[in-house]
Amino acid sequence: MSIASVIVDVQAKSINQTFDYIIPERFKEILTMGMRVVVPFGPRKITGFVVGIKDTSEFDKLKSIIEVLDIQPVLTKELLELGKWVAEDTLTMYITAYQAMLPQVLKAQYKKELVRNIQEPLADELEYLFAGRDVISFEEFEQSQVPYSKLQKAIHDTSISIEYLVKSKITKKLITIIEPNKDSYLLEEALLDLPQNAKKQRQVLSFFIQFPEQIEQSKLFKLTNSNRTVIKALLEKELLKEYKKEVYRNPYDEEAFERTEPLKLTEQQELALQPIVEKVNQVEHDVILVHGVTGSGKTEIYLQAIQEVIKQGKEAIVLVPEIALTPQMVNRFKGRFGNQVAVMHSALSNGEKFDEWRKIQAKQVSVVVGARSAIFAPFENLGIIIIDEEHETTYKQEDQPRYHARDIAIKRGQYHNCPIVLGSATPTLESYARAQKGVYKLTTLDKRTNENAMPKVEIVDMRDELHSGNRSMFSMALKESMESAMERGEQIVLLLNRRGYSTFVMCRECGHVKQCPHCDIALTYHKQSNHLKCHYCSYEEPMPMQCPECNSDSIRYFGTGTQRVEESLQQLMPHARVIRMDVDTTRKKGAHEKLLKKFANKEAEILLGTQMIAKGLDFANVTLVGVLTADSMLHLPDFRSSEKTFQLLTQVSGRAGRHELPGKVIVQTYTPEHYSIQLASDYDFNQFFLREMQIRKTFRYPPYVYLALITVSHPNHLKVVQITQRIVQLLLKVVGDDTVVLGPTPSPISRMKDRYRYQCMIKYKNEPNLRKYVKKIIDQFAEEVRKEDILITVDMQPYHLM
DNA sequence: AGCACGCCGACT
DNA sequence: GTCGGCGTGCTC
Repeated sequence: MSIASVIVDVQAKSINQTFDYIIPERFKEILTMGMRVVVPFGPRKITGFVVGIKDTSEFDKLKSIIEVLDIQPVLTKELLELGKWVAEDTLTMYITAYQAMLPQVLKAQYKKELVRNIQEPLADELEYLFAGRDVISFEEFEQSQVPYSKLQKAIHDTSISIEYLVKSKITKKLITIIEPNKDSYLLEEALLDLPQNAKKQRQVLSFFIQFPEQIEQSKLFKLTNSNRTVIKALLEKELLKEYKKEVYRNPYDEEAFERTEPLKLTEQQELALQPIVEKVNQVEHDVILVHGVTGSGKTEIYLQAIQEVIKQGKEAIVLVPEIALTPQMVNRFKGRFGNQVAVMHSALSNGEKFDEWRKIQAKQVSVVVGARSAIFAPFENLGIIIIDEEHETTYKQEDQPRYHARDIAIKRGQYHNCPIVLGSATPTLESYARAQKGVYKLTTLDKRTNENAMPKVEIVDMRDELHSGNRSMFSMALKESMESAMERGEQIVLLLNRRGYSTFVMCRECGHVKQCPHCDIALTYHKQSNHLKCHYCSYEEPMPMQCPECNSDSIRYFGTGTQRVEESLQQLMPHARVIRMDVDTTRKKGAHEKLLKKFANKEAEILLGTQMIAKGLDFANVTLVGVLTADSMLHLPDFRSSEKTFQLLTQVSGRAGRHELPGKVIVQTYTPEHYSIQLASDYDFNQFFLREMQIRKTFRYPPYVYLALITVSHPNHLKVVQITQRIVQLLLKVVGDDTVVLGPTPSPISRMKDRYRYQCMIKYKNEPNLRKYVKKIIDQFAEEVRKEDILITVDMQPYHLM
């Protein structure tokens, strides 16, 4: 076993294969699959992952591995296999898939340096550039005016050589530990010798006489009210000594976690937990969909299922949508499982992410709670994977590799023979349909744990408001409800559904929204041409001057921002204190939590925000939820827009009346008759499911078909259309009869960064070789792609059709 | 992708 | 001759 197969760190299609290297004698013992190595690649040095070890190679001019970067493999056997599958399934390169599974800091950085080999004088310019140094960075040369040929010559006659370096990004956090350097009695003697004016030094010394143990420098500062200069003086006198110790960064260091005990489950919870525990005990893979209304206590079920898993010495992954990863959520897990829990999400620094990852790798934790990428946690003995808020679109990665965490979870569940739990109050149609077909197991929780009914939802028709002369964005009903809630000292959550503003066209008079006659999708307004277009089938019509339904001329396109709402809210209710939460006010690290804490402390009556306030918030004092524009998402050029609207309304309604006080929800809309608004107000998921499934069936959308999306972009409009057209034609030649290939169609964002974007959508039911076909066709364009700056991306399971 | 090499035209 | 600009082909 002397040859290693390596996937090298080069993102190019032609390099997407293994390269063989000789394993030098000194590495033979230590090198295993899944480790990172440094290898020579052409003239340079790069890193790569060892994916196989073997005796022979087809290739006869092998080079040797230069260095082994890991003591322990960073990718387990399972993850190596999984990465291969991800790459092939999503049509991305192996290296991209592997890198996506690991924390950023394990990705190497590369550097080029120029090294002077002789002491004899170089050419004048080079001599000047080196300025007496033996090594300079390559950038320095590039920034200088020295011609490349001068360097070439020097390299040729070996007076200068290029050194290729692989630099690790890993920085381990070090803390300083201080300890006494002498026995206590000697310190006491020294104390007497210290000058009287060295007050602080005496204080520190007395501290160590009393507690002759090592201590963290930062703690010492606090306890003795000293600082570095004081310690330095004592170090110089050799009374104390210091050393650096490597520690894990702990982002949750300061917070105390109150330990919690398992709660008594309701009958429904018990029934939901039972099949999960059964699968855990039987070591059997299955997918269990827990459909539970908001407040039905899903998290407690997760916690108790995990407890069972831990009892068996196994591990658990819990995925939570990014925005729900609030301290509130983390506390629930840490509170139950203490330091058994690692947390992974994007707000952590790269160093913190790495440390959390190391805890998992070192088997110091058995639970990881995290966002999408936590699905790749390097556990080797998984007992359960839980995906909370299963319907959330953030589980789909939108850049390469374009994977869906749910698919990865199922793949890992099959490998480990463990159950996958999908939890949601509003499951995706895909999952719910599978549950109905018996592919997934379904459990339903239709009661809240506190036995409270779901808050009553009142739909307000904003067209009526307009008629009665109210042009503001707050209906009379909402205004009154807000006032009375404030009088009672209760709090209010206001949701502004800002997604997709300004693109759809609606009549303010009758609420009519222009739809595509072929696609059941709202038409998108194009300002440049003053036309309405469908992004799915290329249908187009001029922007109407009058509403085709009611002939009124109040037809226009829509859009409002949070800031403007806040202003008019202040005008309407001058004494209300408002906290605004949107991308702008939560950009800074920790701002999100700070604002929520302020609201929890009742420093404001109203919390105004976008989508991010719809999830997981639990404030006892909130009794009113207002949705300002329920329809703004409804008319996005997206076949999932009704589903998303239903989900959002249901989620946000669940924020009211979670505790003793009864809740109320007011939904403002221009389309009160729309089924997703009607059914959300009745909390009728089943009816919604049936209605929406019917529509998906008629228009051939998931879950009745699968989708694949190929997007082509290039600065030249014509070029993009032509290439896309050719792709469509090539596809049509190979796919089956009941597969639909649509396009070329402009992408919903039809021009980005001066590049035109067109797409081809494939709708298919049974096309086992589709990936092969697509790959083959895309590869045919490889040369054009290289020469002409064309970009072709493929999403085998698109969520956003951008 | 990133690099070397080689060919070519333009300029001192 | 010297310099810089591409086009091509290779990387175990």
